[in-house]
Amino acid sequence: MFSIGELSRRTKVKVPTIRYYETVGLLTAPERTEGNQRRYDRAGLQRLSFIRHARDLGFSIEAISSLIELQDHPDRSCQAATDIAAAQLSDVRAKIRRLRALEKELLRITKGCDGEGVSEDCYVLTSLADHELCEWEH
Amino acid sequence: MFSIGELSRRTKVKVPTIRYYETVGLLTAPERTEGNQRRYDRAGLQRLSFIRHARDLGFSIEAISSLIELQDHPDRSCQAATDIAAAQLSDVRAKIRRLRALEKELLRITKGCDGEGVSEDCYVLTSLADHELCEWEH
DNA sequence: CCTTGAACCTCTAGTCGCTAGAGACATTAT
DNA sequence: ATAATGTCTCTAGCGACTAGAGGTTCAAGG
Ligand SMILES: [Zn+2]
Ligand SMILES: [Zn+2]
Ligand SMILES: [Zn+2]
Ligand SMILES: [Zn+2]
Repeated sequence: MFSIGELSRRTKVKVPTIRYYETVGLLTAPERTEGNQRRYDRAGLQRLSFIRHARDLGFSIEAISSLIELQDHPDRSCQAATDIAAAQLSDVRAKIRRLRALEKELLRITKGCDGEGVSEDCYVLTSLADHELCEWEH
Repeated sequence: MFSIGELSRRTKVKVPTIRYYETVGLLTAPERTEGNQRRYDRAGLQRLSFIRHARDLGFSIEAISSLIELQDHPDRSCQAATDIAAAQLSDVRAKIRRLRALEKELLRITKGCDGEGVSEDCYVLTSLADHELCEWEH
């Protein structure tokens, strides 16, 4: 049986975050001591590790809820799980595409001024003021 | 003189967002009609376009505040502006690096299961439960 | 056994950048 | 003059936490 602090140390999830996961229903409420403190077992540890891992991979709380629900029913089809993962992948890819476009524009912008001049002539500021200078729509 | 709705149409910034920018000090409060409605001039339009453009490029409100401050003082050194842009660029790059790592793991995970099986044997769920299967730290 | 100090409890509010809604007032077009 | 649309302020909500206040419990040392 682990206290919340020990669980936190083992999973690297902060204590308030663990409590937060409980309030939003990601973690089921664990046993309590006489003095009302949470005590977790190995299952709780595993579940939190799962959550942590999924969060690290960018899954939303809602997605993780569904995944856990599925995990609790080993006989169900896993279609939903693969769907969620595929959606997450395409989400990540969309973000990458957007960020790469931003990177390009920002590179052009930062290259345009060495910071030695005066605000009035600054290419950074002019570029921001005038989207026409941009090579891409964003 | 534009009403807030017309400004919104021209800049593609939603009306409540314009008001929000005013409350947080990004936009200076414009003139009002007798009936207390906002009326913007060309300068207001330009300023909002600048903000919109910078937001599209991912700059934070705080960063944009500094940029605008600089823009209002054409004689100052633009060092701060280039610093902010450079910071934004490296921020974007860091995000891209992270997302690419995620993309790799997610690709591996999604490839591991076609969704035809049962939750118990699902590679998606097992991978999430066990970070050891991952190729990279995240 | 008792005291100390760390860890724990709940609750509220703040973060960021908006977005949505309620209920009232202003403007514009017919 | 009336109706439709636009605008006003204010409050609350989103996601996923994070921070702090003020109080209680636990575990270890004396
Ligand atoms: Zn410059
Ligand atoms: Zn642009
Ligand atoms: Zn599967
Ligand atoms: Zn992993």
